Amino acid sequence: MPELPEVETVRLSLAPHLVGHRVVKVEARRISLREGIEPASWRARFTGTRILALERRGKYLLARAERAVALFHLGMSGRMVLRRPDESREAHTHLVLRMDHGLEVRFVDPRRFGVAVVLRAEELETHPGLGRLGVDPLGDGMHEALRRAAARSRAPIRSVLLDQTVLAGLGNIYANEALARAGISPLRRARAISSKRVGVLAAAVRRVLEEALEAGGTTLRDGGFVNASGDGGYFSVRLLVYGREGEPCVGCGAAIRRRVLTGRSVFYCPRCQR
DNA sequence: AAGCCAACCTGGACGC
DNA sequence: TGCGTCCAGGTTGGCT
Repeated sequence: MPELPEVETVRLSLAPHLVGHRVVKVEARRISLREGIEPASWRARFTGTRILALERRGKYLLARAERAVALFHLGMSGRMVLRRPDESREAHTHLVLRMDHGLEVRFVDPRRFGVAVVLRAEELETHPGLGRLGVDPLGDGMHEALRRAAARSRAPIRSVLLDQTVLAGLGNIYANEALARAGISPLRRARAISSKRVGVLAAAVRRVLEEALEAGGTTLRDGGFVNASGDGGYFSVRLLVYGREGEPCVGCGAAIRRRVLTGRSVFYCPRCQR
């Protein structure tokens, strides 16, 4: 579900209800996510604490509190929603934080690929995954990071875009969309692409992420992604290739093609993308 | 040693 | 209605 624009959308919609507020009650179910929820440590470290900041690193969300830090990853199907306590809890609600303003922040994740752990601040940098993230594609240095990684890699360029140790936050939708906007085939070997075209790709990555963020993210027909208020984003209407197999390319009319590359779909226009 | 692949889960869409 | 198949926004660990 969630790539950088979706996670950032969640962060922005959640922040006003978290930052500066106190957690008055923690309800946590012991359940194995990618990293299991430990109810006892959640209660001990988070009950009564005040949230100081809500940050994003790649696709991770990080809630800094007075004595601990909560680390979240939404995996494929994770949501964080804000609800009144009397509103019914949807299936697969694994964690509920009751805030001092009376609303609940609920972490819901049917497929359980997500992460919801409490750490001490000094444990953050050694956290596997979080500690190895590459540069933020919306920040400085992303052109250079992508150029370096592409020049080194014999893999298809799509694999480089998905490598979180290079750019932190791209996923399959926006990797495909950036390649479409740059006119580059997802199958092309990274180091066979000229430095100039990699620069075009870097610009396309940034543009597509910014536009998606402005649209509040991408919600596919299954309605999987929602922000903290439960609303979907509307970037799906601007997708050029993702999920459009067989439909005409917006640029040239040729049928969009789908192939499976390292286990995941790539969508591209065989005429516009080389 | 980089890069492929299966595995981790549940649910929705689709065909019969 | 139901049942089987395929597919999914991510990451990891094991293999070659």
